[in-house]
Amino acid sequence: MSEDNYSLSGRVFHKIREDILAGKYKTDETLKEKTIGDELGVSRTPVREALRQLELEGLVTIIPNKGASVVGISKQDIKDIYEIRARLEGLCAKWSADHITAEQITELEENIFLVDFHAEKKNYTQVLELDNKFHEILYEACNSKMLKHELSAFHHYVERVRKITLSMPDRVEKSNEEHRLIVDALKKHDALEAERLATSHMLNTISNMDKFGWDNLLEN
Amino acid sequence: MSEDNYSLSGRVFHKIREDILAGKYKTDETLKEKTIGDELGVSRTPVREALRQLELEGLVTIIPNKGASVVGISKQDIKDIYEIRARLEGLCAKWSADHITAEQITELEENIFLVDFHAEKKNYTQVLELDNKFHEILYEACNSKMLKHELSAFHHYVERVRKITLSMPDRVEKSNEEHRLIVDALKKHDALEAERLATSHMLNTISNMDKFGWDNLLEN
DNA sequence: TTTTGGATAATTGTATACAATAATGCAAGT
DNA sequence: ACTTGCATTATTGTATACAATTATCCAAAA
Repeated sequence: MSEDNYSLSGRVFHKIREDILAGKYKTDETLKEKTIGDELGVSRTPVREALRQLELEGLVTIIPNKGASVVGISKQDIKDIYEIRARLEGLCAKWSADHITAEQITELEENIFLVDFHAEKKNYTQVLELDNKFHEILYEACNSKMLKHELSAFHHYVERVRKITLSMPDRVEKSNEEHRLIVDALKKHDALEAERLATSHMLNTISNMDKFGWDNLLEN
Repeated sequence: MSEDNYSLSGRVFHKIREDILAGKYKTDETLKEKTIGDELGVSRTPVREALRQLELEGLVTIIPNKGASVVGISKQDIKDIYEIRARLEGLCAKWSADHITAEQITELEENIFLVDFHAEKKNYTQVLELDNKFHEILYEACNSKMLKHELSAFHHYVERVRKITLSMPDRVEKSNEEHRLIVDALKKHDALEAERLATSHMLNTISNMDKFGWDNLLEN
């Protein structure tokens, strides 16, 4: 499912996922097909399809003949995801160093410039979007369909976490500085350095969360 | 979707995935809902659900109003997957070193013993099943829902590759020896050594494929 | 021969009907 | 008051109907 898929069933899928990640449904809350369908003005069919896709993403558990319920995401789960991403973003940067094009480097540099611009204005919605874009350029640059697929999924999964971290004191500036160092390494095609920096970039996000608190994110 | 989910829609999902991975459908071949449904003796509904799940797994592409087609897996894709797995299996072994229970270690040791037994008899079906089991015990032992989820998905994805590598000359024996070393490290709770060994275990699989040829696996 | 238009068929998208299963509530018995 | 059993309701599972979209084919024109 590409992100710019605006079919009805695609919209339902994204909407329910968004609602889950936004905390609209509590952990273990059952998701009734008819209820959600009525809410979104569609029949059960697209809702069912969406719920089954969400199960595959791990956001929902389905027990046959009983229905779907929301899988909770704990603080430990998020830490684990960032540890996983640390390794995979590292791999991505390593491969990107060998495959990145001049155009992509230009895009990354423009991205860094724009983040500076919007961070100053505390326009965090824009910053989040640019952060998305930065990483997606890298996912493309690594030249691996499989790695891109995995990282994109994770990236989406933790969007809510990223929204919060990026609004924490100084984090946008630090993050953008880390981005700049990664791009410098990529320009020099220094694969190992790029990998090291990208890995740190992820681990720093967790350090930042540890420092400034998880309180506004989770109940558990 | 747990593996022991025997609901009809679950069965359809697993069946289509199996057929794709077994090469029943060629790359870019379109998968028609009605055709598959008739073949499996079900209506389009469960087939549609399955196809949408398979899209999320990356095995299928769906273009709205046009339908689903099989995504090809190239040699490079497989190499990439093993590079990704190398890092994640390494992480898994690292975490397992701290969390593994005595029972799990016993299970792993029994597994190694049984692989020796069945390898001698060239009973490769059994060996593949035991290899599945070995890794799944580790996925459980690492104590991370997220990592387990990811690794299980990949593991399934390359089942066909593993089936082939395990039937190559001496590979079962070498693989089992690598398993033994990993378990030894886990028994000593030596996280770094376990990580190093698990990573190598994956990379060795690729070396093995490079040495003995990809010819009987792929067309591209 | 090649191309184009449009009718026809095939296929997907969604809603709904019905069947199977699970949850709920309530009355009867202890 | 507290179970237990059964009828009722709610919910999911699957099939089917119909609408919307796309693919195919063939005749007519260039």
